[in-house]
Amino acid sequence: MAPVTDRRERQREALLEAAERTIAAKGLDGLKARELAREIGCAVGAIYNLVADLDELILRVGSRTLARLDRALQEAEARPLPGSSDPAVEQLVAVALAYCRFARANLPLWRTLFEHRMAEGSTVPEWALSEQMTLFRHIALPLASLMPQAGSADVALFTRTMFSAVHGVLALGLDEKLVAVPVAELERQIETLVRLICTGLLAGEATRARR
Amino acid sequence: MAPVTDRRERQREALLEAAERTIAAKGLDGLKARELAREIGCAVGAIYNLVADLDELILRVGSRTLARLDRALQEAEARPLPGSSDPAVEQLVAVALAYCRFARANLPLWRTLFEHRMAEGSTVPEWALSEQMTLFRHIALPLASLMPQAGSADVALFTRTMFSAVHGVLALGLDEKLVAVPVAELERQIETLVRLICTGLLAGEATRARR
DNA sequence: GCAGAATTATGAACGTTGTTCAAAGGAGGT
DNA sequence: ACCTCCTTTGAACAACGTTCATAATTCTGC
Repeated sequence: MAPVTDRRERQREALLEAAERTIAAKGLDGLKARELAREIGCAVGAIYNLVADLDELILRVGSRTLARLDRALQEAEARPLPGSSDPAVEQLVAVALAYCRFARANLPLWRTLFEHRMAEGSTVPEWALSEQMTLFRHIALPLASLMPQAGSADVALFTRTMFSAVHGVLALGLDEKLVAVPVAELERQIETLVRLICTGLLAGEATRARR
Repeated sequence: MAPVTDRRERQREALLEAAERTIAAKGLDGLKARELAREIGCAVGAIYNLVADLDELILRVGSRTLARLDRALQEAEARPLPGSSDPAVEQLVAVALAYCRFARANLPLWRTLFEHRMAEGSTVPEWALSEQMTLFRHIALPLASLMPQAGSADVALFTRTMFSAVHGVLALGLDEKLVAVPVAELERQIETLVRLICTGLLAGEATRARR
């Protein structure tokens, strides 16, 4: 086979892993072209043969993070807590808490998913969007059972809303921007939030049904 | 009085306004020391007599933005929609929608409030924290009436949660990161979210009261 | 095997950053 | 007028992502 292409692929992999390690250790701002080159043993310029620019590299790291997140959520979904109420509610709570734990355990990598802004003009690649949709199914499926009379478009919209709400609580809670919140309390708040929304949904259904 | 100190103050003000204009027009990344200097008519170095570094400048701009946001929320709070349900619920909805509209009308300045990370090591100044607390009262007051049997610490915690949830929906919705959402739909989603949480709170109260 | 073509690696160089600093300038007091 | 102190200046610095002429390497056709 072509040993050069092979080598390139192996170097690209090494670059990806070096980038992932660096971000995990020092955050997105700690990612420098020269340091990456030193780490994988090549000249700075060579990086731009493996990758168009650092943005592409960051996007690829994000893709890996998203894949790991997907596995974490899948596990949570498969192992629903023996809850007292609707199993769909318990599943949503389990997924939300799994998201919370993943974010905390992978803080800089997780932040990179959202902090990173595309360079002016260029757009988010299509595969990144499809990865998002994959993630959302962990929420959309149980949610649909809590919104029996809603159309699939409404479920999709509210899936996004629900994710964003939980994400917001997590993102601001893990910042030091606002006053710090202990992690245990953060998980409790997220669980409370999810349960409240579910209660609201069920009550709303009941209300509408009663009419 | 000392005309030199006066002049300094006037220049500092000019710097602030130039920075605000620039961020509003070109985003936080468009803020450059050299351009600011040109705009207020001084040498680059002079900026560092008016301000410790660009971080301080950004923080000061943020303070102004926060003050305007406070006024916007105050207006919304004072003019509660003639709602069909609990007036506290209507007030929360009104504040959330006002927040939504402010964010949209001041997009880059609003983003700056959250995008900006403090330089490693330095901490958020105390006055910035107290400004946050001021904002939260718009949520905490109506919320307290929906959580009659909760302690003030619980109300404070959930105030933060509620703000973060709405903020999350807005922040992710105004990004192009996830698939774009039309603004009208975004407002509807936020209103739905707030109402659902309120319904959940009231239903929970009822549940607990019934026990 | 090997010469010529094509591709890839190299690191100095470029253009931008934020920030600093020696030198020049100007205000206030005696 | 002079000295002192503070301010202003813009060249200089360090660090950054990215590029590019040049050198090294690999591939290709014989």
